[in-house]
Amino acid sequence: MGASATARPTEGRSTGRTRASTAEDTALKLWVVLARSQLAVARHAEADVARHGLTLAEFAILEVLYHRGPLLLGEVQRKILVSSGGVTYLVDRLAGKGLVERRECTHDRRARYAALTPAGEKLVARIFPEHARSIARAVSGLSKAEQLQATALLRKLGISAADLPI
Amino acid sequence: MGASATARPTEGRSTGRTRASTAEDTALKLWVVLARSQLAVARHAEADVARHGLTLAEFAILEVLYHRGPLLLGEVQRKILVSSGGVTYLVDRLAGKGLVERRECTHDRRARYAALTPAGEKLVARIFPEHARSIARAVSGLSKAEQLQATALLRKLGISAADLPI
DNA sequence: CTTCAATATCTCAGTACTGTAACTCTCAAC
DNA sequence: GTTGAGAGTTACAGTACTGAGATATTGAAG
Repeated sequence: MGASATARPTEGRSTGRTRASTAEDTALKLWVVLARSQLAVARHAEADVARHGLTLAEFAILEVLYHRGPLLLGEVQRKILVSSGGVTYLVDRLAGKGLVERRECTHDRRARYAALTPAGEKLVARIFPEHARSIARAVSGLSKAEQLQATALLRKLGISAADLPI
Repeated sequence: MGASATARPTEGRSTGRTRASTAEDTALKLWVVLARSQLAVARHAEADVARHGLTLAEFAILEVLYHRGPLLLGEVQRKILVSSGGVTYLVDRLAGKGLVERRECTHDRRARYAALTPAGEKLVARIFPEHARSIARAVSGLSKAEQLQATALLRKLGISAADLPI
């Protein structure tokens, strides 16, 4: 989480009343508001799925299986961005709730599918629309045009940051 | 985490080749890219502070104390957005490393300050510039103008989402 | 066939927190 | 002075993961 507004290095010419901010200043401010806004929206999303006894990661698995159909566990992992151990843990929990089941992969016996059970399918069909409305409310401080603009910028940012080696 | 692109409800007139997306579609896409881009940048920030044996939350405390001076624990909590228990835990850890110390508040004996020790001050002075460069690199996929634009949008989003009751 | 690097999943100890409840202290009202 | 609501901090149990290593399987090369 976030650096707050930073101390200004006193370098540079004081050419005018305001000083141009450095590349680092600009970047840090972006990072702070990115983290804060993500957290603020996440709290709404979490509260919504928590009403059904789910975490955001669990819901993300249900949702991706609902919209894409059965997926290999490794594919699920890449879609929802958790660790390999995390997928095992989450699918175990969802299986324990009767919402997801593992299926064998006939072509590769190392691999296994995760798939929604009928109960899981029914649950997602019921709660997904509510969840979508809840998210829409959480981001309603931005107009639709602003949301589209923010989406374009964040998509570009996310792709480039993910591509940079750590 | 993130909903993927959603199944389209087949309602509405098919007036043209492309259909206008619903408010929920737009919101969900924003939420997905917000979560993903935050995670992607956070991985860089985490890796940077991990080189010094710190978590992001620990670093955030060091940084805020460095730039604002001693702060009441409750103020720290509000700045870095963790739970009250989290502040106690984090300050305990930083105190164990000799970077932060608690000080009594003479005016209110319920409250206590957190303040950097000389060692903590020295550490932040050393690693903060590196950290800033590391963040600048992580967000360098966006031009400076785009970063400023994204910052303005996310600030607005964060404030409105935080103000909405959960 | 054998070997072996690569891939897919699982196991499990460890971590960084959160949330609830308890404790201490303050301050305003009576 | 006493009472009580409430603020500030802490203790502790619980949670949702991560990361490293173990296990199983594949497929390509020799």
